[in-house]
Amino acid sequence: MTETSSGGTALRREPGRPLWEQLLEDLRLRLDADAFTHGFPGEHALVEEYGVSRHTVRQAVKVLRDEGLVVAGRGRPSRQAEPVEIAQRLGALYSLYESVRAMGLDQRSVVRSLGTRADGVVATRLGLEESTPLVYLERLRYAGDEPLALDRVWLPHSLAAPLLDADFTRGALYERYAELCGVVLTGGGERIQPILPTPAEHRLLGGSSTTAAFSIQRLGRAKRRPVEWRHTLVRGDRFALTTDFSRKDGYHLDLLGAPDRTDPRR
Amino acid sequence: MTETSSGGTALRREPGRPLWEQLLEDLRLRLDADAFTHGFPGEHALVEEYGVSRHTVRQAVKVLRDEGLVVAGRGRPSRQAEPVEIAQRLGALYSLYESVRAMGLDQRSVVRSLGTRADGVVATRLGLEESTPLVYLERLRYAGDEPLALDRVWLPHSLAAPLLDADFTRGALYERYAELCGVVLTGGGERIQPILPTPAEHRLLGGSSTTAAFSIQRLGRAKRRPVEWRHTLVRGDRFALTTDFSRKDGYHLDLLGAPDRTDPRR
DNA sequence: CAGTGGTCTAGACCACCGA
DNA sequence: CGGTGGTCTAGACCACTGC
Repeated sequence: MTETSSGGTALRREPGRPLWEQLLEDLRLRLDADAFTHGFPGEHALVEEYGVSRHTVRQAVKVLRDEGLVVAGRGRPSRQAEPVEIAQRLGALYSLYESVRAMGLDQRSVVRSLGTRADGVVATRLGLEESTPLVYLERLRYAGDEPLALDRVWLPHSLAAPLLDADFTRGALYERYAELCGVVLTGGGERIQPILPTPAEHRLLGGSSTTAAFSIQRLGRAKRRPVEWRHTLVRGDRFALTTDFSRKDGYHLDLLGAPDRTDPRR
Repeated sequence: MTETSSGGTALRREPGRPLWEQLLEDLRLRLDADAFTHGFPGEHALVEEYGVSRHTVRQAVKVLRDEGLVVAGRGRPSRQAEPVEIAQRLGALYSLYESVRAMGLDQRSVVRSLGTRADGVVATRLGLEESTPLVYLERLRYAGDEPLALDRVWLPHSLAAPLLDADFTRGALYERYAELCGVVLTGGGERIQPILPTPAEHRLLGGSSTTAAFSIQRLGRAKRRPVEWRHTLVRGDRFALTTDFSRKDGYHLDLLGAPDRTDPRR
């Protein structure tokens, strides 16, 4: 058993370490290696391939499905999910985009800067040499006629050079990053802090000089490799992170309807 | 089968509707009716009581555990979770408390105000008449020797009067609210915005006059009824909301180790 | 020690989907 | 139709907890 062709590593039955965990780990490795471009194996196939019971297979695959890496449904064979959706659908930036869209407002950007530069600090955050050239994109995002956010993105020049001629007045950096450069986000993280924008930033964003802002710093990864550093400033007087304890979907960055600072929903 | 004493409704085997879903529904009814105050039944007990397989039982119970309504662990019998924990375990305030605890710092508060007052705006948010008397508690929370947060709470006087003599220098408003008043939070919501504290608030919290803060507004409910309005200011230079896209547990309010403003984790 | 939940097996039938 | 995932059974052994 456990001896098959396709590429699954043999599972050693150690006590203390669940079998399904080893199976999960192995599947992750194969996903990272793009071994399933022609379709993710079915559950019965995995049962045979690894020589474990179906229950064990389902326990491992469930984790991947919960993470959105694999999609499956009754009747249809399992497929590997498009990685784009994963990273794009997460984080405060996406919920910002979504909440504005939900209000029916037009979203566009004014490109304030697009070019190549070196930045030692950002390069280090991306795990690159300090002198590594980076593509820098600075946009002021609007919803309707109002400025919403100041968005600054640094990308490795070696990957993102084709973006230097692209048009960014209408959203979706990630789409172009994928189309033109073949870079697809699969992970990363965010950090949000409250800050007081500089006078220059205040002039761009609008609002009074004592209006604070969300500072959202985001590191994007493609296959564990950092491919994006982003620093976005969002007006604090028109947006809020909200959550309802009875649901479990965490915080959303929502556009505030009326100019009040009152009630958590429901 | 399926005929037992304790109170479980018989499960009808309809096709199309999963058995575990019916079981879950029945368990929820019994939870709502406080039928498990002397301990939640073990899995094997449920197998016998409902006449289904253990797998089916686990599938139903898993949902309750994910929701935090039931706690279980290897070796120990299952217990119904204290409802307090549910609401307390959620939201930025709890993750603030947890992250400070994780750093091994002592958490205490200085009570700046505790008394009865009327506040039309807050009363309205609590769904009360404007003139309704409220218990007002204002505390400055410390971690170690550093001020962390300024915490202001309004509670309906009709419920919270016994708290007027309580000692709040050491955390856990909710514990006392439950002990002394029989009020246990079961739901609610939060809203987080970045703000610039007033000079008076700055003096309390410390930090420079241009340091922004998280403004956390929280409405707490017990059985749908609003029982708490809270407004907390958290220093923005020492805390951040962070998340990792590869996990799904949403944002956490974390104490920043070093005074840097750099990388989203991993 | 006995009882708990965690893991795992080897089956089975079904609802659903695409060809 | 055949193959998929969804559900369910009736067992089993183990690790851990508390007495």
